[in-house]
Amino acid sequence: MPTRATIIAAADDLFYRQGYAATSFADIATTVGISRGNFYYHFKTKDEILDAVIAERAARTKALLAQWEAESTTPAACLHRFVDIFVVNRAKIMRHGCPVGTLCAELAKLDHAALPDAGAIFTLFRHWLARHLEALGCPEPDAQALHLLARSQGIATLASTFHDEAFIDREIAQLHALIDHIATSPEA
Amino acid sequence: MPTRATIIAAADDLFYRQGYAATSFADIATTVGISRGNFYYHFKTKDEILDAVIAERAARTKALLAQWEAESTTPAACLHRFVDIFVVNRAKIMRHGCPVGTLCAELAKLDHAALPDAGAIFTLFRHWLARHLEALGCPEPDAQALHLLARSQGIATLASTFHDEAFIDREIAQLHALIDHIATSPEA
DNA sequence: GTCTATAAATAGATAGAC
DNA sequence: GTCTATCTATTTATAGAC
Repeated sequence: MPTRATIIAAADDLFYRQGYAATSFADIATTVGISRGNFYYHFKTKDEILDAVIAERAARTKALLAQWEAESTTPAACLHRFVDIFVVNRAKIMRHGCPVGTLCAELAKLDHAALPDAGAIFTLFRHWLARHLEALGCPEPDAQALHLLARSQGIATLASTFHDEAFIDREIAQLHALIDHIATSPEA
Repeated sequence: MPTRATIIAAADDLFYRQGYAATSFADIATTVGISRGNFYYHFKTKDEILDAVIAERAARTKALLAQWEAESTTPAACLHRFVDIFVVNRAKIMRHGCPVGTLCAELAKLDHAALPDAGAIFTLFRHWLARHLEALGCPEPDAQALHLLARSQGIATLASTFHDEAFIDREIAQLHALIDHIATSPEA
């Protein structure tokens, strides 16, 4: 892997696990195994790395959503697949929260110029969810998409605070039931 | 106000608005209008201030919950009062998220020893909500309390990312409706 | 592209005068 | 209790050799 991509991958991981403010250039350089001097050849400022990390995450999200869609046979199956994030990434979410939600929360506090770009990753999920909700006949697909996103964020936040597996199981079951309900009687 | 209390108040506000990692001793000292040297007379480490801030927030939370309870005539009214946080603190939440949720999220990432103490503020809400849900005859008061907390956290996270007032209004209305539904048919 | 060396600024922390 | 002065480590950033 070229150095630039390695740096982005390391920064991506460290920003997720430690947060943006708490991660220094030295942290990243040490993780990658290069000198700080070399580091500055690739990225001049911390903001530049952040932009690259956000772009990388957005690209991965697009690919993931396309994959979910390709592997699902119905709109409802797509929505269930979204909820299954908590099954696949449970351990990470319990330790570090949602990568998108925690980054946006931090950037909002820092009044950081990159907040809209980070929020755009949420928007990818939002539009993807809304598209499948609309396919189900949901009368307010965008509002319902935001609702599902909010529910997921709430679960992630409490999961990383309390580490309560039973709570996560209950909430996931509720989200699956909600999706089933929408699929069955979408006009409700 | 004594200097110590002034420092705690300033740190409380800065931790909320900027985050813990992004706030330096110099930031706090400048805000209070004292020298860094004086600062260290009152607090030896950053962790000590954090502990004091968390203790202060916990005390304020207890007082707030007691006040809500004193001003409400029914358990349902108490629960509605909780949801009204979003009416009272809407502007702040849209800019900086929930003070409890964002602090816990950051401390979880930092693997910080104070995470349980910060989480205990969530627990104050949790037990308070569960008590009033139980009074309504809710069969799983603690699970329902966590559910309400999670819903609130999700709203706060998306609110600080998207700044979408209509979204907040919809979600608040849903929470009020949910509480009404529990109050009307608690066994459901 | 990568390194070492180094600079300048900031952060956390202490000592001692007043 | 508060200040100035000082110290050390870290962080961000640059210059120049290889």
